[in-house]
Amino acid sequence: MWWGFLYFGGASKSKRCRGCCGGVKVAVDMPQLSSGGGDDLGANDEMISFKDEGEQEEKIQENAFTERDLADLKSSLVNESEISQREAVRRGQQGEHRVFPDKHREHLDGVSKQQDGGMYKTPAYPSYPFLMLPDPYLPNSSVSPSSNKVSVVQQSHGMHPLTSLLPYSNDHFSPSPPHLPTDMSQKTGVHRQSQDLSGYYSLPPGGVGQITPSMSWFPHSLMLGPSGVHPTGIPHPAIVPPSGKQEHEQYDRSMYMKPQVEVKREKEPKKPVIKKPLNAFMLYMKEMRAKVIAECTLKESAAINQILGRRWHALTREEQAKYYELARKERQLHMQLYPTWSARDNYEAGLSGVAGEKNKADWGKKKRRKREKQQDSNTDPGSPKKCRARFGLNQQTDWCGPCR
DNA sequence: TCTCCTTTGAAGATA
DNA sequence: TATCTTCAAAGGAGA
Repeated sequence: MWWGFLYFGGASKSKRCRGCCGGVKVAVDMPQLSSGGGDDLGANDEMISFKDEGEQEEKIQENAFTERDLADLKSSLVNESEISQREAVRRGQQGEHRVFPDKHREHLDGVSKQQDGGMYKTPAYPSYPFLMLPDPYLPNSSVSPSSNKVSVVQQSHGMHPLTSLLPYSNDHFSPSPPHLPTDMSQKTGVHRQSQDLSGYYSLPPGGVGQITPSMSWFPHSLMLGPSGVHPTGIPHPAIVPPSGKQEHEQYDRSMYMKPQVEVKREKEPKKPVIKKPLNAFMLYMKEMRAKVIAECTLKESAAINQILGRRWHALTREEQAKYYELARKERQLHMQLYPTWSARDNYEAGLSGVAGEKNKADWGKKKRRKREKQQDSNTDPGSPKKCRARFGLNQQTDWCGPCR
């Protein structure tokens, strides 16, 4: 059972009171195996969440145990290697952009070896986008500069749907880049396991030393210019300009070649932003969004995401496990390629430098606004409160009306 | 043009 | 340590 090796990335620490609070987050203890199953808050949370969701309810009820099990699994199967990698990296961060200790590299090598010979020996998801030759390199496939929507639809062409999931994927590369090994341009769907993990990543200058030898098949991508753009002009999909959303369509060679209108902006040095790796649900969303849009003729992402959230919970543990595994790999790869990156970097993305002052102010405003909003909702007697977090499940009599 | 909405999960911040 | 907050994607809606 391949998923027996899965790492589920640790326990989620907060949940939303979806059923009654309209998205207000409430604290939930993720059930732990060690708890002996006594703490069912997480499971209850799920049950509550879908109580009013009609047709889904039955299925959710049926899946209650499996979801609980999954949550247990997620929280308990901690991949120590991943954690230790991060910690090792963190410990070594004092000297940024330095060559990492051999020990760390050995560790990463160990990870790769483990992947090659261990859990990835029989890959649960052979078509994981990092691990295979993307279809765009095939004659009949197109590197669609368009968004993932298209590529998701393309899944019927023999490409695994998840091939298109990752933002660091082929979307941003020209067909058959000349620097790609020839075999990569010819082997259809041949995944190269973890040794190819870096195929769609680039390394920051300081990260070059950490890349495992096995990942060196795509050496060009390991050299990033100061703006995060590969010297060849191929931008890195995980690196985006500090402002604005990541627009995959714009990841072509002219990504940073601004039109004249933006000459003024260009004067301000922009620090490239390395995006967070996608979590399991995000990967799932990327895959299923197009399907939901087609089925429901919905366009609003908020509504679509609600549907996707329900469907996510309706998935079987095995189905979810696929995405957890993908997310785990992505985190791992991200960590290897950006060892000095921290999620915190994006809390105040682009705040450094001259252009950062405005962003800093904006970020402060945004934060303040959010806080105020929350305060408003708390002071408003009619608004939903975080009753569950405040009083707990056992004291629902103390909950306010909406939460109850 | 910018922000919000809406979802889950991961990770950092805070109490 | 527990809880809270932010950010990942997406794109329409509204300010």
